[in-house]
Amino acid sequence: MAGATLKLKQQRSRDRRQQIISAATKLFGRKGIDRTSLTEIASTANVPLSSIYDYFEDKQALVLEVPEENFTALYEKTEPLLLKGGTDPLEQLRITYLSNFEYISENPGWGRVFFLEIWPSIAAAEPKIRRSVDKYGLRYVSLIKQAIRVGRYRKNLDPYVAMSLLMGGMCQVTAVWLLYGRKYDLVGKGKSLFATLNEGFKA
Amino acid sequence: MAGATLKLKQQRSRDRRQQIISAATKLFGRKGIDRTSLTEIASTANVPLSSIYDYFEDKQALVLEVPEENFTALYEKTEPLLLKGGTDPLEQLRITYLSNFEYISENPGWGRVFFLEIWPSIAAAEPKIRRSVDKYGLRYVSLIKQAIRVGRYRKNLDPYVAMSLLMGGMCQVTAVWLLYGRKYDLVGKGKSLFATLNEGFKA
Amino acid sequence: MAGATLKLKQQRSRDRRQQIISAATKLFGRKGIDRTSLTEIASTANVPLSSIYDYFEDKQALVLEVPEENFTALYEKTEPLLLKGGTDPLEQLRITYLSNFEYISENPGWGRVFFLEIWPSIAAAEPKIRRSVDKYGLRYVSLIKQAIRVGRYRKNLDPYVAMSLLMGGMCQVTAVWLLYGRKYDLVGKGKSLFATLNEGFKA
Amino acid sequence: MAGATLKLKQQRSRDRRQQIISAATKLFGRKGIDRTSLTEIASTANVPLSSIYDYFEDKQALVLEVPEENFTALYEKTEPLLLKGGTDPLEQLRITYLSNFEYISENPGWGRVFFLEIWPSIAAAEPKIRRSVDKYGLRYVSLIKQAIRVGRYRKNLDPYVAMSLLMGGMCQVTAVWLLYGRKYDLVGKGKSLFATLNEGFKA
DNA sequence: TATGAATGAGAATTCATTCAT
DNA sequence: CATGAATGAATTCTCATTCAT
Repeated sequence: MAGATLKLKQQRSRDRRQQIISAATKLFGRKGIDRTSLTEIASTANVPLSSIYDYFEDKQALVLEVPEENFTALYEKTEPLLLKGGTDPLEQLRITYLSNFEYISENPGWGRVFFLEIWPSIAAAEPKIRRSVDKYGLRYVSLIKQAIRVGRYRKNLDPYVAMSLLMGGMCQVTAVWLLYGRKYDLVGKGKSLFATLNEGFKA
Repeated sequence: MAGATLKLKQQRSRDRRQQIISAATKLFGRKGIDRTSLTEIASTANVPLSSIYDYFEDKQALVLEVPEENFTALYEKTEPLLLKGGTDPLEQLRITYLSNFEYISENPGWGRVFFLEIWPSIAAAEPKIRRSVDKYGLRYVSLIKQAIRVGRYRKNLDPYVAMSLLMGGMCQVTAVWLLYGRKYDLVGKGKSLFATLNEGFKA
Repeated sequence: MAGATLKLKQQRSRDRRQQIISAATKLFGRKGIDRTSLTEIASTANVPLSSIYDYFEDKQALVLEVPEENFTALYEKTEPLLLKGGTDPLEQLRITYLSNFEYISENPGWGRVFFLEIWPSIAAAEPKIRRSVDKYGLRYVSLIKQAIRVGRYRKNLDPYVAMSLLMGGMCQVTAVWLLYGRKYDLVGKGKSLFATLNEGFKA
Repeated sequence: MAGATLKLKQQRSRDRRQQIISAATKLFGRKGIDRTSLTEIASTANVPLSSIYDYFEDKQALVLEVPEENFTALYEKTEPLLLKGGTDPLEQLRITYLSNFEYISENPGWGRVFFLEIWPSIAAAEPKIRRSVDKYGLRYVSLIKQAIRVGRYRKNLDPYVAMSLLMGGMCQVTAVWLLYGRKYDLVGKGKSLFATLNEGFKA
């Protein structure tokens, strides 16, 4: 009995927390972190302003929570695709890359937050965010190294340069896509990018 | 007499304007646009706060002036190099790209403002900025098209995708360079990027 | 059975109440009443925040409880000493005065609350506190009157002025002692004060 | 011309500053420092809230300014009396002491701030305040020492204890006077205190 | 009686912008 | 043109208190 009530309460808590993060993601993406006030987030999330402080220490803590949440979701989206995709490192790289474009397509708010706010901003200097980002980048580096080792990519390819091109291309194309009002197929652009880079990387 | 006084005044005016833009560039780069107050800019520029309004409509107008100024300086840096560099489109592309890295190396403040503040921010949607950026991007597109036409780059290369990779790579590498404290040679990284991409673009 | 349970509960109640008052005394002394939140008191007392409201009407009520508690303890400390001390009014005055200094020495938290927080604050105007303080002051007045009556203190001594000097001196010396980090022997200072005043009061 | 305007402006500035300090003194005395909000001070001083920040760094700075201001006024009141009062240290002590009671009589707000808020509070630990207070206390100590040297006060009198009794008595009596609604003559009480102590201190 | 969660009413502080001179 | 002074509107954060269970 008590257990059921507790669960219910916990559920409600999680929901509110989620609502706040969603609202923050949306608004940060739309107007930038510094231009988004907690008042706005609260009213978008349909939660009293002061309740935000029940879930997050302060604004900064909320900001840091946003990428964490979304990275988790992105991983959850990518993982099953990778399992089905076989062991070819090029294929794995392709899947990882394109599933990222797909995630952004489906969550343009997050794309904006990440590529226009978090990643290039001072916030990225924050250890918590840096860890997520680095971990994310390392996936690419590791797949590229594999591809080099098995002779699919040329020996003299610098894996960090290669990763920078993948990430930078994605960032650039996403930013333009967002700025121009998402009028075209982002995943298609992603495929083009991958094809071009893949070509340049090959042995 | 009056004419001389007028000129003197105009000179002083230009100087102050310049001082304000410099101060803004420096501070925006250091702490972000939103976290920099006009009061701070004024005191850094050694100009009374309210005088800023003699030169700029409002804060936003000043923000938009910063990239304009620096793009002009970048062009002035690149132009003479291009004239000396012959007519080979690949060479011209290379010169343009690397001179950009050099400019950032020498003006990290500006790099920070542009790549971490202006470009990723909503400001990039501002027509004034968009025009500068687009104009800049078109230089690349046009050189890439030339290279395709003369058979140096492969026929099926999408010039916009190619440009996105050049710009995106630069953005990415610069951002990391700035975030990690500018510990290594940025121009060298630029050379690596260019070499890798150039390889992938070739016929 | 039920009776035993009830008693147990009542015991627990009293304990919690006590814990809350202790925590409040400590924190009020350390940071001041207004700067101490009920949340802090609750967590220091290891009691849920809202349980405080089971024992006290509101924060003000809790504040008023603190001196009450400590006055009781002070009386309990002084009483037996007085019984042993004989009937000489000067001796009784001396014992009462010094046992107060001793109590403060041993409970600097309470000293701080009372002499730096409650007494000087508007709270002293609160009837509840006033009553304790006045009752306390009256002890002195009555002993001083006795001393005058039996010819130990001079006839023209105003007992209220005398009491003010005793209390004021204690307040002053205690405040300085607390502010300067309790670096010296407070009871010793109390003895000096008493000696000086006693001298001045004598017939 | 410009000079006249400047003076006018400076005058206005000083007036506003003064208004703010007056309002603060009054309110701090009436409700305590922590319970007085800047909003209230602003509206009492008839000044927009944000203008307070044109004159004081923050609330704390304003708090610290209050005793400074009033000590200056107290000195200005006492000084001429001392000059007229001759060189007898006992007489000087008497004048200093009583002029303080007079100042409080005339500025009960300040009395409250000082004796119920600043002096016994944590604020007194603030170096800025401590300096004023110590400087003030040292006047007494120095006069007492003189009196001992010239044989008016007994050799074995501890000047610090004596000073504590003077200050403590004043604090006590003032506090009670304030708490009981200033119904009687404070300066008269001061005279009683002084007479009693003086008697006790004599050789 | 006990309590986790929620919240309304402020609090201090900042800052772009205006205006009188 | 220049500028010191002024200010309204917002922002983040705190906290005593309530309430459903």
